Amino acid sequence: MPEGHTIHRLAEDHLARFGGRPVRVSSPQGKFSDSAALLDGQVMTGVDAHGKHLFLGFGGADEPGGTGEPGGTGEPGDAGEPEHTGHTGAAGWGWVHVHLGLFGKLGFGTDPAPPPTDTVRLRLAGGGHYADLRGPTTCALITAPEKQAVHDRLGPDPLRVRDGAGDGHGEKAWTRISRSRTTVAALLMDQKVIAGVGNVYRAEVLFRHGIDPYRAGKDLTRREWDAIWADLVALMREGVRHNRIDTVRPEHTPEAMGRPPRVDDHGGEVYVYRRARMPCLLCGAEIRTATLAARNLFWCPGCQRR
DNA sequence: GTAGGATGCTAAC
DNA sequence: TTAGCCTCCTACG
Repeated sequence: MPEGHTIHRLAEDHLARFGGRPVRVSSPQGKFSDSAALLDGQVMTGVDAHGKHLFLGFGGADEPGGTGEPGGTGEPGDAGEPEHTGHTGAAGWGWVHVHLGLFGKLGFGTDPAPPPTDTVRLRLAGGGHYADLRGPTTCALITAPEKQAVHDRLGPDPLRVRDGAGDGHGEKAWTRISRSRTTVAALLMDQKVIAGVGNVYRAEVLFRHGIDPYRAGKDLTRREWDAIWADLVALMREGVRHNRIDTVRPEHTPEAMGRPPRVDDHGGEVYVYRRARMPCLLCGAEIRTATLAARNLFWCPGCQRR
């Protein structure tokens, strides 16, 4: 689940449910209890997402002493970082920083909320809705400067681009990629290079552009990179909209090809991800898999060129 | 019932 | 490069 599109969608969903209203905050599991007590009853004043990091901003006029900076200085002044639509307003005194990691999940529901199980790290409730966070890598109350530090160590996020792909926000990523001897597969997963791409988008975008995952970054052409970046912007936006990853072009959908839909999991339609040893939808070659930096890589040896 | 894997990342060696 | 974190789900007996 959790690639960048999931996180941006969660930011929107939190804003829609809890934005601008006081929220009941608790940590049934206990690991976030102290912070939850500080936050309980505070107004959710804004949300933000960068790559796979989710930020929920709390606090308004009355600012408890000690905890936070006089927040709200606002935008990452980070060079080349676009303005973004998700960040609404400044948190008066704190942000809840959430990273789902590999297993984390955030689930929404409506009242009456069931009794939380003992794995619920964070429960938000208000306005007839609740949200339960389980298994995150990170769930911490941070200040505005601490939030900024997170932005500073992340590369450009295709989902923070305001209007399409032609505005050059992939430039910063290109600068690093075009000078690197590291494989494109590794670079795409490096959040310092580009933020929000995970294992599925990596495999799929490389397939869609016919690029072998082991090609060195410096051997990518400018034209290829521009196309990849534009594609990620479009694909990930669709991912946010539908809350799942679909990467097959219209002419390759199950309906268009008269083939059975993907059944192996809850995901959308893809070309190569988790299709090892199955025939490529386009050329029929066996999809290959390998381990790279402890993650599973998938590609088509027929369609993707070194 | 149990093992193992998963769309992630970090710290330590 | 590896172990470790944290939870849920599937496959296999």
